[in-house]
Amino acid sequence: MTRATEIPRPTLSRLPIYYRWLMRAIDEGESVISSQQLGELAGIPAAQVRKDLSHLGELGQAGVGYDTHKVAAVLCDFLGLMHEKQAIVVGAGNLGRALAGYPGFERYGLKIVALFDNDPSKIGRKIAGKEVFAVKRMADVAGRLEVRMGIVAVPAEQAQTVVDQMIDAGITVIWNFAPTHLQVPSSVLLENEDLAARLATISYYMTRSAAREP
Amino acid sequence: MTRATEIPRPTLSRLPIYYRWLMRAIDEGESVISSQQLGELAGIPAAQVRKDLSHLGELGQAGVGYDTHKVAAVLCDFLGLMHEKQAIVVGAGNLGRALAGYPGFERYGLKIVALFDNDPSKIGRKIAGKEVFAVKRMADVAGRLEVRMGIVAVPAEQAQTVVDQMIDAGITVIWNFAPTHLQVPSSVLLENEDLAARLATISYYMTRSAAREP
DNA sequence: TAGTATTTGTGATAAATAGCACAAGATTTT
DNA sequence: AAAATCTTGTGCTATTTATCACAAATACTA
Repeated sequence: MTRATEIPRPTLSRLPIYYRWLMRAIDEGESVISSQQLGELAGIPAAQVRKDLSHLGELGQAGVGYDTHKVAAVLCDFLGLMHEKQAIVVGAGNLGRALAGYPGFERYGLKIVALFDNDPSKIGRKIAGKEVFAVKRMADVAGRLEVRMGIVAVPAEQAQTVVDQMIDAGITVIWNFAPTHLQVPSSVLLENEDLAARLATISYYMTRSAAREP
Repeated sequence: MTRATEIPRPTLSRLPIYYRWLMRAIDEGESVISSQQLGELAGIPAAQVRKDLSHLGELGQAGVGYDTHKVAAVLCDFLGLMHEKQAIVVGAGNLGRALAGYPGFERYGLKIVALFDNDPSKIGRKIAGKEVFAVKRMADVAGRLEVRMGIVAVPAEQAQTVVDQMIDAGITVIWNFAPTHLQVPSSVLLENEDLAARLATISYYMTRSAAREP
């Protein structure tokens, strides 16, 4: 009995990349792919690819490679991509709009069902086909639609308030784009996407490489 | 002589977070902060805070804490945040617009000077105060403005082409939001921001936690 | 002043992650 | 059918990162 021990975080973050390249390989009619090939496409060493995939079971065949359809199906199942996941976006500014219209999400089973904002000029309008509601209606709307996921796209100052409201509305998974640290109960999954912080690290490298070149 | 060995990646990614909270502490008139306090704000263990900051020198004072202004200044310098960094955004869709108007960037010294797109209906318009040019004018415009950084906000299929053009235009730092693996010469710094992949890992946790709850 | 409470910086240890290298399975070639 | 070539899965090792725990420095208290 292979006790399915917790999968390493870095492995988990690479799985979607494998999945994407497998889908492309399938589109091109490939039925088999080696860890070497997949690794080259994804920019990841072959040994790493094999070790990552080995967490999902013995998917490959020595001397042959991996069956693209089989591995894609396992990944799809493992990552839960076929389940439709409803989400709301709070904050209908530029970022909120971009997220609401991001085409990559639907392919991964994420459906943004509504946006929320406090700006009266935005309420009632539609963005990417989704209606914008007043923030105070969050519990009502999100509760009725049984939304589990909330995307925070408001300024840092308002983020904690919004998150508290999300939790009241029954949301258990929060994807935070506001550049701040949020307090949530341990039962809530919080993932932070901090673009400004990311930029700052890039700035570090830019400064260094500028120093190297004349 | 303390040979400044390469700073660990994870440490580097936490520094901007410290910086942000230090700025807030300064705004509130705090002149000293302990690793304990800073850690609580940032959601990072105090020992980690101390070890991270120790890479920048002996900034604190035992029994006292860290001088907020001093550490903020060191971080600002170390991360190169005071240098103005010019950047272009290629792709004037929702994401490109969101990035062009993202308020967090200017505070970190990033100035988006122009956008590029192939859609004639977008060319010549202004987005967040910045003009949209035809993609073929990239080398011309970016070269003249001495832009070093390019932000890729086009669909995956077009990303490699765009990146090649960026490199021709003299760009050496590329921040890629397209969900694909890009080929660049080793002299170019490439940072990937893969929202769809991020979503897929969140999907994994959503599926798992759904199974736990009735 | 002596004692207590804080707090840093870091050596040492632990944990997590990556990379190597090879036995064993599969296919192709001669 | 034997040899050569691929390719996987994984035990082992190396590297990276996080955590612990404590000496040394400072501040506060009585």
